[in-house]
Amino acid sequence: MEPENADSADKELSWDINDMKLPQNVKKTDWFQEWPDAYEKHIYSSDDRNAQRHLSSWAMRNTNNHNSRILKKSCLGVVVCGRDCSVAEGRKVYLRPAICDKARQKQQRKRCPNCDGPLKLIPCRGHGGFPVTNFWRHDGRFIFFQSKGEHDHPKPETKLEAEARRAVKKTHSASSSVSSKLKQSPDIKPLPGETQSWESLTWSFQEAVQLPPSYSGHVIGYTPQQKAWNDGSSFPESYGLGGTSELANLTPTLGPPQLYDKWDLSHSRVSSSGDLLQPSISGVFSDYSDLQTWNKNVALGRSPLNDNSCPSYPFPLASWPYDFSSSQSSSEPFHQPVPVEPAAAKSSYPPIWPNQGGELYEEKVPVDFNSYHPPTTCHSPQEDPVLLTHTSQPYHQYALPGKSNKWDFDEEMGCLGLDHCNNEMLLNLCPLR
DNA sequence: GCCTGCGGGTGTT
DNA sequence: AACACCCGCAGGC
Repeated sequence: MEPENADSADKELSWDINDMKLPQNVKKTDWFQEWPDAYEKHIYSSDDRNAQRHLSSWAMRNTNNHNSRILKKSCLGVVVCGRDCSVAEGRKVYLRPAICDKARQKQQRKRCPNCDGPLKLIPCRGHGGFPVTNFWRHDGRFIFFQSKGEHDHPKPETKLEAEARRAVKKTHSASSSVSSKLKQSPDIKPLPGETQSWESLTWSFQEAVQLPPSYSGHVIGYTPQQKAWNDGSSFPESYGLGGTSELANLTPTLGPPQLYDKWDLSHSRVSSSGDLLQPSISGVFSDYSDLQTWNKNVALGRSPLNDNSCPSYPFPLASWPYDFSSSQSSSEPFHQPVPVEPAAAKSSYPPIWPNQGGELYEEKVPVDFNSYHPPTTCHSPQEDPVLLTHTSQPYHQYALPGKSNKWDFDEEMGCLGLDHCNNEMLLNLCPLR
């Protein structure tokens, strides 16, 4: 799989998911995109298991479009702590909204694993005030994907992370039960925290992770169209590539491993119709692909030249040992321009919040982020125009949709890069034995 | 229990 | 007509 040249890429992008006939002369298919954002189109091989399953790391739920040929999904957003609590280093809680309506309602009744505060669903409003939608269509030997809208919220846990968290929680509950029965035995000593809740274990781990020396939060001022709410927890990394774990056995596989050897070369084109470029952006980036390229890199929190570096991570509750047999790849263009600080577009965008009626999103004004003051350790893109591109260290940054925006992010510090380097530490801390 | 896909149905624009 | 969204159902894990 090689990068497309521009001409063939353009040709293959000249389709819409609603077209009667979709191109069948596709020469190159895309690597599966874990975090499709913006107005992307991708053509996957019908053999791509992730595509077959219509997977996304965004929490997408099925939406009935009364068209059996085109599967439509809409984004559920992200579940955050209603108190906007932080753990060490300002990491935030970004849980994956349950897809099932009932499960989601149940989820919202639960408490923040960090501060026991209420959880709050931040709905996605990235598509004209409505959730971002993804469309899937199987046609011939290909699976066509099209996304509409740009996510205006942080990335939630991935599906596997959420599943792993449940599995761990379940396992821990069981082990706690067992350990309580066996606690008289001198041979079986619980690890520190083993008698605590699973959440506290997780947080203990999170807090135990040392930030890399170069860690710093970055405030990136630009519009939601340009936003990168958080890092890219791209599969091979966030799923524990390089780590080993018993926990991996608890997680389902997302796909075959055959693509992993290609991951760090990630040559998939990031395609876009480009026709929805906002005027406020156009003066900043020479074209949409530049913008998107930059977006992607920023979102991924890494340099395209060191894709195999540690990613940043949006406070995963379970950002560890995954079965990385998945073929997920956060494929990015290989040649990236050094991003230009798009601060000019920063304030031109209206506030996304308050919420306009998101499900179970009760507070009209979610969290007062206006009081946020960047930590002194955080330098702005103006200070560091290279942003994340010249470091292999995981860290995290956020966009500032606008000064008036309620998501005036303190989340910009909201992610600690948890990577496979830390997985073993987690494993050592994890009571699962 | 939850995810996923399907499809009937309703309300809005 | 297009779209968002609610709901229930069924299959699968």
